[in-house]
Amino acid sequence: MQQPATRLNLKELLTDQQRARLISKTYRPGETIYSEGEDPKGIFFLKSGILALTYNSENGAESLLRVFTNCVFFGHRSYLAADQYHATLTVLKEAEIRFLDQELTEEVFAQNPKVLLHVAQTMAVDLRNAENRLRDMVGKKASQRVIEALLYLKHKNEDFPWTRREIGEFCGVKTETVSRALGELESLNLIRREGRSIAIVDELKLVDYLNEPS
Amino acid sequence: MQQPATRLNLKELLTDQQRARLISKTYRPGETIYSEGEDPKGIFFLKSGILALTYNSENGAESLLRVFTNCVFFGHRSYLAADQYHATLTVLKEAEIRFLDQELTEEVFAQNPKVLLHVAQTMAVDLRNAENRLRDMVGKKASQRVIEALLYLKHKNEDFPWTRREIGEFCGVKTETVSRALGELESLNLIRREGRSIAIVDELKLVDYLNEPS
DNA sequence: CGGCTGCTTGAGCTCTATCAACCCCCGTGG
DNA sequence: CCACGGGGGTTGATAGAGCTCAAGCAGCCG
Repeated sequence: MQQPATRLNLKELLTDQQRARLISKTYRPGETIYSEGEDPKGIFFLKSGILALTYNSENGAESLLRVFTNCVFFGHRSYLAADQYHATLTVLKEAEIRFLDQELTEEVFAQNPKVLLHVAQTMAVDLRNAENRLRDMVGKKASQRVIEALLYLKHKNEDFPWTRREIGEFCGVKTETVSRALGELESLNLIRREGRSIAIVDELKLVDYLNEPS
Repeated sequence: MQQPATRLNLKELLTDQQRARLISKTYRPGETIYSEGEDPKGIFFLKSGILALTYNSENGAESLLRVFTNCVFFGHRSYLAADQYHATLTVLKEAEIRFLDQELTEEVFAQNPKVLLHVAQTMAVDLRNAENRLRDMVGKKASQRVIEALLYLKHKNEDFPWTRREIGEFCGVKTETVSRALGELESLNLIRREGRSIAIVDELKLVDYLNEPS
């Protein structure tokens, strides 16, 4: 099985006629694209911007499940599982979206197997990531999970000013604990804090630290 | 999108010629089908038996990631993501397996879109489950997660004698804590312990308990 | 400048891991 | 037949990581 394509382009995946049926929309930061509990009516494609998939529990604890950046499909998980959205998708950075309604989605899945394959490959990677995080929740301590969150978020977008809150919601830790963990990592000279932003001093040492039994 | 098929049958999915190319094998409890770090060479189909996908960390902590029972594909996640297995698959109950080598897998994916679609739907459900567990790791207390583990494992196989160890490895809790949590649940009259086995007294009350903020 | 949101630090508490003892059940071998 | 051993389970005492609550600081924008 070949590597998943790193960059998607709707022009290459859809016919002109299909592309004419796309619904375009631009969302501003803070807006909600879909909410937990709603029924999927199709799938989306993100042309530009940054999105966060989060779960807000009744008691106020939030979880950051996934982040979407340039040129990926999203909303396909619930669509394929034929269940309601299990989390809420909000905009972190102004986003340009294309929506494929159910008819168009079915048509594209049926006519261009590359699309379904790509979506399946995306979920295969996301499932590995989720299960790795699951194992790390018991096996690794907070400061190690903070690093993994940092690496994931920086990988999604190097420049976005990720907050301690977002880091904590991704790795299952309170913001105060993130703050303390960052202090510890800085004292080990693995990262450097400059105002609110976090610079990685030595990525290799950082990854080493993840594998330490301590 | 229609519901994922509840029961698969290779006879309906593969041609006679393709079925002749399947590699059959029977595994006994305790045997390993594949190990973390190996490269996938194709995908598998489970005709009967019970399998556990587990991750064994260097420090001895184990995680139970997924359980497979009758008539499902497995090994497809790593195959589609084109990466190494991220966990180890072992046999809990004698299992009859069919293996599709790479050539056959590619051929089936290309010729019968239902197979890829089914595999994608399976991952869509698994991804939701993994992300729900992720949010519960922070939002819910141990006894609530024990219930979710119980419901998941009983759903996979009602009759299999799941151990406290397996329950704990699924929900990220030590066996002693599982034991104490079961005691608490019994005192609330939600479950009943009979020797080593666990009977659910009232599934509805059990599910209610999951949503309590306490 | 004021105000808001994010960040940091401290003190105390809680939940769960850890360590340890013991029981029960069952299979094995003398 | 009984002694033994091992795995699963339960229960108790203790310690520690991270949460909670609280206060104060820092960066950013009107």
